[in-house]
Amino acid sequence: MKTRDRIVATALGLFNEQGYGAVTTAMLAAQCGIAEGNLWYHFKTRAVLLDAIGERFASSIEARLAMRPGSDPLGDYAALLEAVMAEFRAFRFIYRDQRAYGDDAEMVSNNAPRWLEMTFDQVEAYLAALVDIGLLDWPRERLRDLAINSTIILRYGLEHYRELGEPIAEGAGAVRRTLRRQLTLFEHRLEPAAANRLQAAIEEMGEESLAA
Amino acid sequence: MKTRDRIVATALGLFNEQGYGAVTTAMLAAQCGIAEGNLWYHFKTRAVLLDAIGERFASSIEARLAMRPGSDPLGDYAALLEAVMAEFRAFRFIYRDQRAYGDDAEMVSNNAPRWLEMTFDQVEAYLAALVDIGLLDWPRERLRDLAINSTIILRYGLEHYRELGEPIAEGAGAVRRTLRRQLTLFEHRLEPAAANRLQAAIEEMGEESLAA
DNA sequence: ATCATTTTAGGGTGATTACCCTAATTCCCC
DNA sequence: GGGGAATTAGGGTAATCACCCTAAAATGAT
Repeated sequence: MKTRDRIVATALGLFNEQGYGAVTTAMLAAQCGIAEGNLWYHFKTRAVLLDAIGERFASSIEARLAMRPGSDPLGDYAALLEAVMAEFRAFRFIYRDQRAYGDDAEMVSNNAPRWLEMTFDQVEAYLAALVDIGLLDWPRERLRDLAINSTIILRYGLEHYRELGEPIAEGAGAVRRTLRRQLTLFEHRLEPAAANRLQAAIEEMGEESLAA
Repeated sequence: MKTRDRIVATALGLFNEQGYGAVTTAMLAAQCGIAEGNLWYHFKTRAVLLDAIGERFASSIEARLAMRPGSDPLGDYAALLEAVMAEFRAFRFIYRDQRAYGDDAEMVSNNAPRWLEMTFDQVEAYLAALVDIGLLDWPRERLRDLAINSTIILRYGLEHYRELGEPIAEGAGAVRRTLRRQLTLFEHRLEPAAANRLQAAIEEMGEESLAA
């Protein structure tokens, strides 16, 4: 892996774990195992590094937003959940620490509201597909609210569990708990076998893809 | 108002608006209209100031947790919503900026998980009261999940609207939007007149109590 | 081997910030 | 008026941090 990419990945990890404002450039260089001067060779300022992270984030979101429900709405919904949670987790400091980095990631702040709305659209489309094949019993005019509430639960699940004093480090299962929590919104209106299958899908999601 | 209390209230406001880490003692003194030395006269360190805020927070929570549903479950639920949101809003930096203040408010971190669990209990009890008098059609074994999901929506509503790019300043209506969002979880299972009454209650909540 | 790029080591700067210190002044209460 | 508490003004310290600078060394590609 090229040093520049390693810096970006390491910064992302540290910003997520420690909070953007708490990570010093000295700390970042040490974690990368490089001299601090080398960090400055690759990135002129912190803001430039943040831009690089923002670009990865944007790519991740755009790819995820391009997902569409296909011939297996249930499996597809599980796949969407997996992608959404992986992204929310991988880039959590971007949402959480917006005050700390202020205007330094303009591309992100300019697009975040739009991306969020599109996420509601996407989740709604997937839920609608479940309704259409009769696996979910939910009034069509209430799907938007369900999509929004689902997204909120997914978006804030990790923080919720942190506030509950539960471990959210990698491997601790916080992402799985979040996915299950989200399911409680409507599992009682899912066809029973479908509910079981979604639950099984959550259990089977790869540790690696979720950093659960 | 005594200067000490004024400092605490002003700090709370600034920490909420700007983020804990972004507020300098110079800024705080200026906003209070006092010399910085006077700030240090009243509080030896930032941590001591944070403790004072934490004590107010604890008092607010304990008082709110003491609320119980009475003879008007619907009106009581509205009152609970009002109290919960007022508190979540008034002390939002305490939840949000936990990483920034770290161990400096131990009393809060030691109790926050417990308070949150008790909040779930409380919301559940209020919802159960609605079920008991037939205003809410919800299976008893699913009330806990509804209480938790409701609390999550209330807890993160302001942040959600900020991420959506919607105004959350005082008077912008973000708290009302959060209350309404929460209602979408179960309003379709409320007796219609009850749903209308809850909605009306949200519209009538005092601007002052909600800093909506 | 040569050349360009990357990395190191080590010293540095300027800005920022929490908090200190001191003496004088003002305020408040009896 | 007296005494104690609160407030001011102004100067200061030490620590921290993003980023700079420079020359030498190391690496990678041809």
